[in-house]
Order: sequence, then structure tokens, then C-alpha cells
Amino acid sequence: MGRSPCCDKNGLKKGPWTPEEDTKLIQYIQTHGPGNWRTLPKNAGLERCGKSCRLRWTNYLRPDIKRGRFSFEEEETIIQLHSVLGNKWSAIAARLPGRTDNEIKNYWNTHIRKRLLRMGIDPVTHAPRLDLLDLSSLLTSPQLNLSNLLRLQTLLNPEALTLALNLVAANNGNPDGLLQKLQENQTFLNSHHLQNQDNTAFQQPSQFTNIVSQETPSNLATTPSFPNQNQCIQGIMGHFPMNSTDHSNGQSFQDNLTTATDLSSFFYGVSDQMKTDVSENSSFDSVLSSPAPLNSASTYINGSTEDERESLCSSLLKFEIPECLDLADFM
DNA sequence: AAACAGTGCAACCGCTCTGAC
DNA sequence: TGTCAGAGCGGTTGCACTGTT
Repeated sequence: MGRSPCCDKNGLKKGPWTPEEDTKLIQYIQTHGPGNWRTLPKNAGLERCGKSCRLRWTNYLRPDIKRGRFSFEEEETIIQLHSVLGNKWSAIAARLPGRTDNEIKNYWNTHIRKRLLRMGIDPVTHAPRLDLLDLSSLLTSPQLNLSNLLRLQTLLNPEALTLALNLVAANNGNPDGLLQKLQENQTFLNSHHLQNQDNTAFQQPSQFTNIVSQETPSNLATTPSFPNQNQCIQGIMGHFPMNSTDHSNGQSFQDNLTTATDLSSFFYGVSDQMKTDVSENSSFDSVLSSPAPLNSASTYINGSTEDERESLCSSLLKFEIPECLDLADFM
């Protein structure tokens, strides 16, 4: 359905608004109120498109517009809402009094988006970016075996581990290369004692299911020699290097396993030290469970600089490995 | 001091949605 | 039901400003 342009573009002014034009628009709207934007320019004595008038009014001349730097509360609200709503700037703006969709959109694109990218966060999905993980160095290690991959499972999301598996296969020249390594680990897995006979105490890690059901390597999921999930879990439980209360708030490894909904959440539970390293703020629990990487740390960060904000944001990212956890222990 | 590059933001463009007729 | 105008939305552009060499 063809549409006529919203206004006759010939003779209409474009570009930045002058103070005189602003004054005319403000005076007209104060007298007649906003609305009927098509006829407004003519009635107000403006050589502008009605659309341009509406944009100028709603984004810059409205009396309730809040100007100036975004506060940390506003910023974290934007990030959280964006993680839920996506690029629905008007919907986000509706939750931020005094801020316009255009302003929020610009702030996102020029500040928040870049900061998330620098921190390795995909600004679209709010998830860690897989392309920034240096998986190749891990996967070319001679220590590569299934148990190590399964330990990585606690650090990476399922997509990352899937990628790892695919990279392993590609690195070996054919998918059977990985299969061979998996078979080598069969002995290791089978030799392990079952430390927790009652596997029903915790849910089967759904992410593991993702791994074994991957189409590539093609024959991975169907090969009879591939260890079953219970065997793999046994391997993890037997070889996980952390024991007792290491790195956790007095919570044992076993307790973590029995309460975690999956192995990744177990790892996140272990990373409590990271929280206290950053702040004493009790609301960090929600940080670690929220889709958005940020939550309430207002008392800490208010008035801080851009770099300080980024520093805090980096520390809040749950995928970032805290110093207290030595990766070498996992390998 | 000048040239260049990078950044931020105001404004525009094209499309979709909504309601009136 | 179809058409149209008005309004709104999200993506993109262009320019001014700032920092760097």
C-alpha cells in the first residue's frame, strides 16, 4: 500500500533547530497543546515537517525532559529492561521518567553497548561472547580429554562447550579424533567409584544432554562406547579438584551438587568469593541470577567514573573466572 | 598549529501500527 | 472490509566536538 509522504518536502527546512523555531513550537503547544502534527507547523508558522516538530517536542522541548548524564540506577535499569525487552526503546523509556526513547537508544549505542562488548558480553543476548573465549589454546593441549571437557562444563555455557567439541573434532582432522579421545577416557570413567549412588538427589545436568545430543561429531551420540551421563557425572564428582569448603561459604562440594540445578549453577555458587571481592552489597545474589549482568550496586557506584563503572561491571560478570580459582587445577 | 580520527548526539528516514471513515 | 491519515518506532546518518599525532 503506497503512502504519500507525511508532508511536502519541498520548501521545508531540515537540520538543526534554531532557538527561534523552538520558541515558536513551544509557544504554540503551550497555547493549543500537542497533537495534529501535520497541521501544527503551518499554524505555528514553522517551515518544518510535522514529524520533525513532533520529534523536536517529544525528545527535547517537553518540559518534563530530564537532561544530563544517566545515573547508575538508570543505566542498570536500561540494561535489565533491554535484556528482557530488546530494542524496544519506547517501552524502556516508559520505565525511565524524563528520558526519551531516542536518548536511551543513543546512550545504549554509544556507551552501554560498547562497554558490554569490551567486557565480552553480547549486547543482543546479554550472554558471554563465545568468539572471545580462547578455546583453541585449551583444546590443543595434550591434556585434552573428556574429564577436562566436563570440568569446562562447569565454566562454560552449553553453546561454548558444543563449540569446544566441534573445535576438537576439527582440530583432529575428523570427528573420529574426538571419539577416540572419548574412548580413551572410557577407562578413566569406568574406573571411578560412585561417590554418590543416589543421583536422583540432583537433577541431571540438562546442559550435558546438549553435549551428547549434538549432531557433530556425527556419530558421537550414537556410539555405544560413549560414556553415559551417569558415568560422566561420576567422573566429575571423582575428579573435581575442589573439596570440602574451598571457595565457598562453608558449603561443601557435595552440598553444592545436591542443591545445584545444574553443574553451571554449581560453579556460580562456588564463585561467592567474587561477590565479596566486589562489594558487600547483599543484592549480588540477584546479580548472579539475573539475565542482566548488573543489578543493584548503587551505593557503591553512584557518582563513579565511566572506567569505574566498567570495572564494577566486569567484576559482576559471572562467566569471568575469579583469581581465587586457578584454572590449572581444573586441567 | 594543523590535520586527522574517534566519539556522541540530534535529527532524519522508512516502516509499521492504530483508529477513523 | 479496505483505505487513509496520523502517530510512533527503530535504524541510520551527518555533523559538531574532542582527543591524538
